[in-house]
Amino acid sequence: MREAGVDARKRRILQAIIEDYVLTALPVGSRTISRKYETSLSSATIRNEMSDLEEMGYLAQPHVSAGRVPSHKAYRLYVDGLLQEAVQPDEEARQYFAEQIRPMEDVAAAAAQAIARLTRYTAVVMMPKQLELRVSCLQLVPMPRGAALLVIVTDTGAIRDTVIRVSDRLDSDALFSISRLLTERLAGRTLKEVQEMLGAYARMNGPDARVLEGIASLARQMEKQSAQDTVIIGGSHNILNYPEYSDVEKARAFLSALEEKERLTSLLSRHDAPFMVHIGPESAIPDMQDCAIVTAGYQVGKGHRGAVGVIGPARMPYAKVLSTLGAVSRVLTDLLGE
Amino acid sequence: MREAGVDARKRRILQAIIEDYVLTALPVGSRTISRKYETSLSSATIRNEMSDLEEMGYLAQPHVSAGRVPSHKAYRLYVDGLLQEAVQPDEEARQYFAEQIRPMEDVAAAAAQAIARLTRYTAVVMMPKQLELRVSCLQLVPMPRGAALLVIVTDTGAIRDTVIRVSDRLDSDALFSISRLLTERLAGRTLKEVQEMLGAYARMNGPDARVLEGIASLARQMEKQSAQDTVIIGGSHNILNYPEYSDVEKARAFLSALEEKERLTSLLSRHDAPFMVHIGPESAIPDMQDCAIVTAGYQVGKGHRGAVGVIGPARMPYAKVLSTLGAVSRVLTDLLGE
DNA sequence: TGTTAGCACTCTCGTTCGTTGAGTGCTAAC
DNA sequence: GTTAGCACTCAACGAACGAGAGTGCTAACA
Repeated sequence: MREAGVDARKRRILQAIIEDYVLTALPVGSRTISRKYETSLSSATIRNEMSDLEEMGYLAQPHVSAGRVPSHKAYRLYVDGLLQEAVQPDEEARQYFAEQIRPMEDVAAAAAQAIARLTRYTAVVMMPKQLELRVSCLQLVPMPRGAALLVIVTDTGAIRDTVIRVSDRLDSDALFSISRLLTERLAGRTLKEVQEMLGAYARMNGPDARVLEGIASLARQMEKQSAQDTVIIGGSHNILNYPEYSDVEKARAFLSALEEKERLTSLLSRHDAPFMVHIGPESAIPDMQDCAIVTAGYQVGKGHRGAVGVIGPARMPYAKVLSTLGAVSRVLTDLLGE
Repeated sequence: MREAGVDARKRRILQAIIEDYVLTALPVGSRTISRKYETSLSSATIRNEMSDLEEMGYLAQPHVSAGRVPSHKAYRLYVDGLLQEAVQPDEEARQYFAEQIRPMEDVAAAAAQAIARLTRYTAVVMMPKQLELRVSCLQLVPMPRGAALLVIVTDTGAIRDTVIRVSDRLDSDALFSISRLLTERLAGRTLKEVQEMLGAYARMNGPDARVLEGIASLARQMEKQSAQDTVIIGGSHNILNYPEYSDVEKARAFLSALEEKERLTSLLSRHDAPFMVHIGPESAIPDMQDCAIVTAGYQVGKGHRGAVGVIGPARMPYAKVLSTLGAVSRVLTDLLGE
């Protein structure tokens, strides 16, 4: 029993099977391959090869008189081949973003929408955590009826705001003075330090306790949000477009799994290559055992890596998806990288 | 042929059928009613009554040997009965909101989430348009690298911001002076007026044209957004919980219909009663012919009415849903009404 | 006159049982 | 090593059929 590896011809046949299956979602028979892809070989020859490929674990048969379906292992081989080549970024995708300055959250949400539209899959965008976020500016904007909008801007350009109550004796000049004072004292400090310092001030400073409390609370919230990778999801119900999920129960399980973002976050946080592809059980997410998760990394700030990706059935046009993601990740790196 | 109206007994039977059907989603037979609801009557009697009710258009039979299913007309009668009584706001729902001051958009989004969770239906929240929005304050907050955050606050407390580029010679004091100047000139003006005035300034004022342009653009965007009713949707895929949508095609059609918000907006904009219920074709939304849309109005500011609601199969526990919506609308009126 | 028991009738649903057709594996010839 | 031929397997489809749920109708009863 010689049992050689996957020679060039087997590889071609396997690729043909995958490509046909990606299009049709139907088991592929030997005749189909012999007529549409390898016209110089007879169906019997293809059958022999397919039999070998099945033994090696690249193909599976739903039942004995059906054609073959690629296994996760087959997709893995196929995708590894694709990743060797340079991924060509998709030009259409590049042009999807208006060239406007927007805060990071908006950009990420826009990217998720764009990816979902372009690929017709569920899109995920991971924004990396930013530890040691430092306050760059802090300002109170007057609002009607004894309220004020508190805005905190960090050195990375992240913005967060909240409405707080203030004494209605404070006019806009007074609010500005407070803002200036606070910015002087707090600029350059990390969010953690800000919280500590405010604790100290609060004891001395009676009347404006509400303001200080508001800042502390916003700083706390901001730190909490930025201290962990966050995931944005777009086009979640694109999954219904695929026959793999024509069973409502499966679709529901998938959508529920999407809502528990921790699993996705931890998967995307380990993103250390330009592209990553998790096929089937590799993602270790139950209810997504028949899915592939394809992601591309992007750069935000110095050394922080985010990721954009799609989730869909393992039967996926990987080349197309990789090129779309490549384009989007490049745009994101341009917009957020500086 | 006497053919009287719906007497009290028919009404009771109809109600029993509806309530049983709401629970089980299965056609209801005469024996079920006679045993579970009207134990003093035999199934034969019930049968006669059901036959009458069918003739009057309140019941339908999927096929001759199945039980009866309530028609839209039946739900209508039932709901009209409910609306006569005072709707008791659901206490659980009241406690769902943290008592935090938040901008209107956040409150609306939170309400949508809450409603979706509480009812397990798709939730909609309509925020009414606000014409003649007047600027109350306008402020530039310094950001790193020659950018600034422009914040516009209106008299109603709406907040919108955008990042703009500014000359990096402008420090925080300079930005504040500009802010004060702009606020002095623009406070009290409508968004439309602001746009016009800025057009005039822009011609005189060379270097800071970018700032003025940024304001004009934000004002334009803000006006556009606030000049139309906007709808927020929550829990869109709750629909998959219901056997009526166990067919993926139907579910997809429903979800697509949800994305076209114009129809929903125009439906919710005509909200002139505390509660409204659109059953089946009454909503005039194709792909929601078998749905009911239940809404409760809430008050925002002086005279502006918003609405919160749910969308789900016509087979719906209307009393429960109305009471939940009643509670949420009351909370919203408290938070936004002032 | 309203209510009820009895009964024949109808129609869905689930099961069984061939039939069909796609696709395979194996063998023998090229 | 390749290919034609052929027997074989099994899902999918449809027809036939019995079971069961629920009805409408009739006739008896209060």
